[in-house]
Order: sequence, then C-alpha cells, then structure tokens
Amino acid sequence: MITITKHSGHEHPRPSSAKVVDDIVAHLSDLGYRDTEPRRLVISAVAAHDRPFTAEELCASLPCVGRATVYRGLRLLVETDQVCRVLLEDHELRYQLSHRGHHHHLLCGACGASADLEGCDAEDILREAAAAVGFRMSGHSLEVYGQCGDCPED
Amino acid sequence: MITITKHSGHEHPRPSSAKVVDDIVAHLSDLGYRDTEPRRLVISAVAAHDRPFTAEELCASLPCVGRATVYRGLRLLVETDQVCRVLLEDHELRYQLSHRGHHHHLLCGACGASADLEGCDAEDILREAAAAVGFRMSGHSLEVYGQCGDCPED
DNA sequence: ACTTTATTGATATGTAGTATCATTATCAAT
DNA sequence: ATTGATAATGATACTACATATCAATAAAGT
Repeated sequence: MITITKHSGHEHPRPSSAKVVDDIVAHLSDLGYRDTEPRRLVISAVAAHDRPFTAEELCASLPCVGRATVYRGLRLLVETDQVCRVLLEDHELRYQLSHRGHHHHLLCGACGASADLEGCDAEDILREAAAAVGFRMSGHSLEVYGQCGDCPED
Repeated sequence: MITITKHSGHEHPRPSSAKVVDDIVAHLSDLGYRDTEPRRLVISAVAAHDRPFTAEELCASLPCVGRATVYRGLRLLVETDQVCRVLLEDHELRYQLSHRGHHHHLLCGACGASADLEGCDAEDILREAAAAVGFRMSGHSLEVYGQCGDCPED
C-alpha cells in the first residue's frame, strides 16, 4: 500500500515550532552537538517554512545569522536526517524538514508544495530487477513531478 | 517486464563513434543547428566516454575547444535528448550519451559504470497513487545506486 | 569559575556554469 | 562561386552558490 501524507498547507495543525526546535536540539545534543543561539535560529527558520526552500531563502530569512553558519547548520541537519533534500524538475536543490523514514516527494510545479509518498513499493521491485543482472542495489532516489490538487488545472 | 541493458564496458561492440557523431549532427541539422567543427568535437568526445562524465571532464578532454562552447554543446545535447543527466548519490551531476526513450540508471558507486533500466513499471504505479490524492503527475526522476556485478563485493 | 574545544562570523577562496561581445564560420540564396 | 544574414565561437568577465580560513567567542563538563 502506498499512502500519501500532506505536509504543506494548514489543513492539519502542525506541532508548534518551538516543540520541533526543542526536539531537534535535543537530538543534536545527544549526538554531541552544542545548543547555540544561532543554531536554534536556523532550526526555527527551517521549521517555519511549510514548503521546500533554497539555502539562499534560508539565509535571507536569517539576516542576523552569518551565511556560513546558516549553511553549516543546514548541512548538519541534512547529515543528521532532520532535513531532506528535494530536487526539483529543473534541478534546483531545495530543502525541507524531514518527516522521518524512507519516503519520496510529490512536488507541485505550480505552487511549490510538497507531499510525502510513504511506503515505497518501488524499493523491492527495483532491488529484484537489479539483482537479476548482478547489481547489488544499496539505495535509490525518486522525485515525482506534477501539479497538486489545490492548483487549478493548466 | 523490466529489462536491463548494459552500455558500459566492451562486452558488446558499440556503433562506431563516427556513425554516432554523424547521426547526432544530422539530427541537430534537422532542428536547424549548424554543423560545426567544435560542435562535432564535443559530440565526439561525449561519445568517446563509456560511462557518466562531468562537464569539467569533458572540458579537460577538449583542450582545443573553448569552455563556453563545450558547455553550450553539452547543454544543446541535453536539450535535444541526445545526452541525459545522471545524478550520483552524492549529488554530483554527470552526463551520458542517451540511449533514447524513458529509462533510469543503475549506477555503480565502485567503478562508476552505468546500466540502463528500461520499461519502467513505476510510472503507472506512481501515477495512480498520485492521482488518488488529486496530484496530476507529469513526470518523475529515478536513480538506482549500488554496485555492479563486475565489481568485487565490499 | 575554569578550561577545553565546538561554534561563530567576516572574509577569502573555490567551483560550476552563464553572459558579453567582437570575430569567424556556416549555409541558403543568388 | 559569391554573397549576406546570422548562428556559432572563444576569450574573458561575471554570477551564484557553497566551502575554507582563522581569530574571537561561547557552551558545557569539571
């Protein structure tokens, strides 16, 4: 079964941003990373975005935090799986707060919203097909492009 | 049915590079693009690579052609579907002579070889799942990572 | 409070690709 | 074959995006 979860828009209340920030800071703390003000600001700004954003947009939303720090914070969040990368059809790289586990994105080219596609059947199908020619699959990347239901057709 | 075609390595004889170049030049000519020496050199260099290459590698292999011309030629080939983009696991962007039609890549992280995965069932499965939430899918991107059969395990 | 060291931020540097523009080459029309 | 409109080239400047450097600062355990 393939289930789809919407994360953008405000149909469903999202957990308070403060809670999200605290959770991530706690997780980073467990990994030995310090709890700093600039880092909290970065995480807070990441959580404030409700759809995929670029690194530059993140910098712009954090005029009080140094560019290098924003980039470092973002990278740390990606490395610790708190934020996932989203590759648009035109190859623009964007980021989004990760909603845990293996999943893919349904990306709307009209409004920029993203919905998660969980429970990926493709994994097994692909692994089998690959194994048939002796290819040992370790992972895959998949992005789905189109238009979401909220955007007018054409 | 999912079929897999190997394109790298030399198990199967490839069409002569000259033929490939002529075919592509002819195709570009049909589209109104001129037949020039630098452009032929670029196409020839592209055809000479038997596995995904970077734009910089292509430049390096063409010391007699200007950087801008190499990049322009590569872009033209991508736009006309003669060359496809290959996205590595670490997000490095590479290119490869396209073997026509919709397909995906099995990318070996050890030797860098690429095999094509044709006949993509995922397309239909994904379109259905997307349509179920009102998402009108227009396309998707998929790359498969792992190790090919020619590379020693671990 | 002290000490270690991760973190910060201003800046320099690097990297990948594009824009500019004067010159050259292509190709269709004569 | 010559011509002429214009596509293409290439040297260079430039842009965008991201990382490296490093002295100053701040976090967290003792």
